[in-house]
Amino acid sequence: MIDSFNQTSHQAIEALYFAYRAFTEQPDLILEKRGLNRVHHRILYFVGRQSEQTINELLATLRVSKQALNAPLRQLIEMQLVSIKPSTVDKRKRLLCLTPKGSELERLLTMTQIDQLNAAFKAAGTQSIEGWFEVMRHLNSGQIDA
Amino acid sequence: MIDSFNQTSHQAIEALYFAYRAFTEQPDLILEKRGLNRVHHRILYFVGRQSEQTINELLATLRVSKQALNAPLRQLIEMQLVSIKPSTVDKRKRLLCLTPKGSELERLLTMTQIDQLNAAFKAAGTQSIEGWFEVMRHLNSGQIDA
DNA sequence: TTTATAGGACAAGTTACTTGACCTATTGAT
DNA sequence: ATCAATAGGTCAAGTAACTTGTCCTATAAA
Repeated sequence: MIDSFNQTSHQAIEALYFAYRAFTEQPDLILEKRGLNRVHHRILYFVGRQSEQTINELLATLRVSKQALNAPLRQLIEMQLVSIKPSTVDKRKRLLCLTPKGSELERLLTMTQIDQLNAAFKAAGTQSIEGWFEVMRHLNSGQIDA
Repeated sequence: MIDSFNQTSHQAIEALYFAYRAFTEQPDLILEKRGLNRVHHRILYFVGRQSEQTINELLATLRVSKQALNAPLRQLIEMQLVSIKPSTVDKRKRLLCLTPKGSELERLLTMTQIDQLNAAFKAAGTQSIEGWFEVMRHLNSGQIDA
């Protein structure tokens, strides 16, 4: 039967859809209170992971247009959550860092996600975690990502 | 170290983010050619999973406002991809179904995702698949979903 | 008969995006 | 020294997708 063949895939599709939605729900609530949105979290997150990142690197990671990044990034800089300074080796490039306040907000946002993950990981057990990462790794290996 | 503690979580966060993005990329390309978007796929998908669904059931699953659903759903009905007919038991309720054309498009869209999943599942192996589902199940058990 | 439910539709405003163009610094190549 | 390429910033106009609020019809249930 085609349907029984696809049922596992449909479960997986729905699992991903609902998980992703649940995953962004909490941070989005926090962001909303400050007039920020998902893009702001992404900026904070990736700048947090790699400090002294250039604008172009961030654009490539997020795969958005320069204009789409401009407004939210400027907001974060004005709110003193992200700092920007010219590179000393190439003064055209501007390096992004989180300020202490930005780092604090990033942790607040991301920690809700880490908590969710850790709860699921703990409940599922070591072996399941390994399997989860193995599948995710293959799911992502088809692309060229940052 | 806090960072080494969080590293696994960060890997998981990024895995989910990139996987979800890769997951919607292909269908979105197909949708774009027909002037449709992600919401149209979601409608087609969930109506496909449960035929004779009411508008309110679909709203609850997608968690969007009535007004946000109205336009894309109407489009799909006008394009004869979704059929709508009053319930015989309660004539206020209108039941949604995929037309043959709608079913065909839904398969085309969803199949790209199933292919991606199957490739990852096959490469990862049975044990990893079970682990993946176990983690996803726990990740989703914190919520009340359709 | 009244109230609640299911759904449809319209208006006005907002947000987040798009493409396109144009601008300044700075760097690298000739 | 000059000129093209790169990194980045910004403005404009248009669009897509949403929001809240309101009002409407039909049907069902109390």
